[in-house]
Amino acid sequence: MSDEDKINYSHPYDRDHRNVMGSEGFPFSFPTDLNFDPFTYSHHQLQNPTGLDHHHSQMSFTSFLHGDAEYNTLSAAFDLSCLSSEAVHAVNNSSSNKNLLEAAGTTNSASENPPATPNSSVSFSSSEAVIEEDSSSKNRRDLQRKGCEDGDVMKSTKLKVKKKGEKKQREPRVAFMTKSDVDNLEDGYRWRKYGQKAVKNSPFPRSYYRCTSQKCNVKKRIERSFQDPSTVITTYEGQHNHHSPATLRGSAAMLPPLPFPRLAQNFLFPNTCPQNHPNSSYYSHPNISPEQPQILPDQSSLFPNMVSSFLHKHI
DNA sequence: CGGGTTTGACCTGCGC
DNA sequence: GCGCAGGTCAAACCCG
Repeated sequence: MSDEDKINYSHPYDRDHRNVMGSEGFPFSFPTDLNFDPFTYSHHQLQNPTGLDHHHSQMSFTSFLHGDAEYNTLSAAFDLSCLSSEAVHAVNNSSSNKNLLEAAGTTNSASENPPATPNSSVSFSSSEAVIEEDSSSKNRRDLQRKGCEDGDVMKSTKLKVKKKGEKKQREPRVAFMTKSDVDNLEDGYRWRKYGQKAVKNSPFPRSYYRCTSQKCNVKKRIERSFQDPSTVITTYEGQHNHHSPATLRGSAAMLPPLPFPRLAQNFLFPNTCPQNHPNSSYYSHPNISPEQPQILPDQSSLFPNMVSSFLHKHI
């Protein structure tokens, strides 16, 4: 993983809430119980950190994604707020980002500059400008496929990219885990599958989806956890530039387009990751033992831009 | 027939 | 430079 692939912890809704949340500190309140174990923590407790009625755990994934129901309540309950995009960029230069992206990529090299949220299923994002690179790459590919054998053109194109030092950037990513038998959870948007790849060390393939809306570059990857097959790991990349088709006629239609699913009550919070997950840095940190608290002491300083992936309990 | 899925090939970046 | 793994493309195929 290169420095290009820096990634930041960010809240799934950072862009949507850029006006709500500043960049000052991590706003996300974890359960104060340091021994918090998402797998033993009762569902009701998770659902009711502030005494919210747990019947909402039945809310649909879609409705929750679009922020109806008690999102506001929940965000308040967990003191959720979001990052400004500026903040995201700022963090891109931090030394800890390398591993974050590795985590997002489910690669396995979290040894130095560990993610700030060891053992947490965190949301990852990176703000690399992948567009330029992608387009040039595509151009090269197009040239190739059109039978253009002009090596100079190819070379110059490549040189141009490298010469300019334009680092490949990716859209902010947010990953979250969902307990579900269904891989592709309904999130209100329409997706077109464009690829599937076998994942190393996992019997489950990873599927690649792209938003079907024109000019919307949002992508998502869906894979199932090897260690916990009931858990689906969904990674969103990019931000929708349109409203969700599913909400156009609903009350949520008035909401701004969301880049990522909103936090739902029935999402478990970070630190919910299985230990020693084969996909590694998504969840684990080598310096943190399972016995250790999975919540670092000073989140506000350690997670200035972080949010997590959430474990969604389908009941 | 249009839109989505499948799947093999290809590209890219990284580590050794 | 090479091999590996992730990511993407696009032709072929499927389905309503």
